[in-house]
Amino acid sequence: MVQYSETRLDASFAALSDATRRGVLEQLGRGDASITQLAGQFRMTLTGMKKHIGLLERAALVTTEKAGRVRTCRLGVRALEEEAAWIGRHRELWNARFDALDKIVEQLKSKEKADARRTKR
Amino acid sequence: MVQYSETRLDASFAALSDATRRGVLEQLGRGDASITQLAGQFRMTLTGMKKHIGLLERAALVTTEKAGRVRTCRLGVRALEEEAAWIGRHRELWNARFDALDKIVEQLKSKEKADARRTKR
DNA sequence: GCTATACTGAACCATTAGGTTCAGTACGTA
DNA sequence: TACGTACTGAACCTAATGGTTCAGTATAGC
Repeated sequence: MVQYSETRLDASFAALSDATRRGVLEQLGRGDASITQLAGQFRMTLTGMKKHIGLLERAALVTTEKAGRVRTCRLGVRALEEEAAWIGRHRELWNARFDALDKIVEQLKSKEKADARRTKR
Repeated sequence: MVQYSETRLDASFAALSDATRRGVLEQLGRGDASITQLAGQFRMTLTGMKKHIGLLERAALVTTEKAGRVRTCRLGVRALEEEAAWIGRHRELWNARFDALDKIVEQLKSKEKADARRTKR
């Protein structure tokens, strides 16, 4: 059975909970970028953007590399694998449960109709 | 095109970023539960659990209903649909990008080999 | 009606998030 | 070597988290 690292999931879902950071991920999906570029694009100070990048990095959703003065940010290689897995696993379980509930509701409904017919007579 | 509510995603990813709340969701997947039951199971005060439930409710991941003294919690009906959609959409985009990068790397590699052969002569 | 149960709300505490400013440090280039 | 660019780090601010305790309020059951 797959073992999910709780803290890793904590960090990455937290990272995804901010619109700016989701935007950054979207942007990095279109190509690597420096911190200055990202800061400019999201109208934010360098320092502010660096904090966001720090969180994304901690969650292993992006990696960075410094060449000269410039730190280049790119998507993490296994970005969103575990997160998708967690959500997928639970959706399956829950959908199964919702289906079961639907069936019960259906049964109740048809039973109701039957009862109604019986009382009419 | 589907319009994603930014704040809804904010709330639900934030809700998922805590191991206790993920546990609660898992538990509710197995059946409805009262706040007292959940608090007992996760070794927490009623008040503490109620806060978690509040966050999950705000994210529309669970719904609650009070009957008499007891508030019963159950999974939200469309739980995790949007979240899965967001992650899914981005994984597709990113995988496409990673594939493209792979190709480029491949091309560089074969070019390198060709160059090596050429210099040997 | 009394009592125990189940929740609710306010107040508090420590930590973190999401920003800022300001003062460096390090690197590229003229 | 001097200057501008790109980042880094510390310090600060406000708001939110993740908990707690304590003091209600409402309801089920004897």
